[in-house]
Amino acid sequence: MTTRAPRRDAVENRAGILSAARSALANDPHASVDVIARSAGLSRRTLYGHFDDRDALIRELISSGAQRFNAIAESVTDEDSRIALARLAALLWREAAHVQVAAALALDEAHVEHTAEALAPLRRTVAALARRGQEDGSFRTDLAAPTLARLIEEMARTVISRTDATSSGAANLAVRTVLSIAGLSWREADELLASHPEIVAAEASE
Amino acid sequence: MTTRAPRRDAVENRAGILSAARSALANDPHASVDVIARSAGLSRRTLYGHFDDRDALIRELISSGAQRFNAIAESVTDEDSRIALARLAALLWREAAHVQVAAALALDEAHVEHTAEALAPLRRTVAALARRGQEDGSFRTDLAAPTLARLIEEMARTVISRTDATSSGAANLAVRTVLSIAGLSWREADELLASHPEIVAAEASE
DNA sequence: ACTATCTTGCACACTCATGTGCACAATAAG
DNA sequence: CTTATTGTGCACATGAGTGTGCAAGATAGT
Repeated sequence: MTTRAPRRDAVENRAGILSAARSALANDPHASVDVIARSAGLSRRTLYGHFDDRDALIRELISSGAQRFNAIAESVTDEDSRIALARLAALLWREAAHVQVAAALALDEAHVEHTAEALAPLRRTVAALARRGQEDGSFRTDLAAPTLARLIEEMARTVISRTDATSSGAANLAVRTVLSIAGLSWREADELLASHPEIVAAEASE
Repeated sequence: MTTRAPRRDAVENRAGILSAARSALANDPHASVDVIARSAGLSRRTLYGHFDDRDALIRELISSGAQRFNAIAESVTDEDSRIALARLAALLWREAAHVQVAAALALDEAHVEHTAEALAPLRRTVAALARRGQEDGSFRTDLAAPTLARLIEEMARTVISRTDATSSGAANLAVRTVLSIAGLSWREADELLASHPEIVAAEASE
């Protein structure tokens, strides 16, 4: 009856499955349970020992990812809404591995609901940011604030999921794209990033 | 041996299937043959009388769509590259029904190859336009021309496939988004469209 | 060493989708 | 009206994926 502590390799394997699922599902949201398990170096049967369901696995992936994003969203407190937007994009980019799954799964009809719910805080932040940016004259006002917020979300999702995350200028591309959508000209975005070099920190990796 | 002319209802049904497939696949690229056939008012078995394969159906959809897009691409001859880009986006938008399938299928691993091949002329046009726009100082130069071209493609695809095509301001949104990505500030885009009202012709429909 | 905890392979039942064969009913063209 | 053409329902084979039961083997913790 004295329940022994869970074995170490078990929790490692569980984490391995989540990691494998992350890569596999980012490429193909319909990746089979077998593919995921194999790419984690385990058998399909074992995966079912760790997760009740294919769905349970995916839900955990979404939830843990969303938690990170929402934390990031709260951490951005810049006065200047343009800076805030740029920083938000840059920070999210660093979580690329997690974001890519979320971005891919967000389109999957089966999980839109859960994803939307989990990402609600982040979405609220973006919406508030869009409104504030319009009020202080930083962002475009030819579109209604909710429309602009949604556009920013969609474009960010696209650039993140359709870009090779390992390429050097990728983070830069993401930030500049979002600023463009917000209404800035490319020169304005360029100046902004030049005067705040910490946002797109030079990443040593080639 | 005297082969009779094909019956009229047969060709109508064939067209009906293509049309139904267009709507169904735009929403869900994995829509089953049965769903497509039923939504065309026919039985699954009948569909297989018109198309050898699920693949054959999809390939025909892509090919016929691509033909339209490529024709549009050739029809845009404006001197001003900003105008050319805006007009291209607006014209493509009118083909929304066809574009949405292509946009959705373009992501499907099984058909990327064929889609890319079929849309090569359109892609060439965009690439040339990006280069020209950079040379005459209209478009951003903080990104390499091929990168910019790809970004324009991806963003156009996103805004097209993730927007309710029936909403009134949709075409406007598509055009403005593309111009923003090209590097224009929202005010520049606004002025540009104001001075060329024919591009986003007022669509009477509410 | 002992043992509870994992992992594995295999068989099985189930679902969903594809593609085909065939007989029969409907119908447009002549 | 006659008939070739087309549509339909059903059965069937196939394949891929999911989820479970079970017995046997491997292994980390104590």
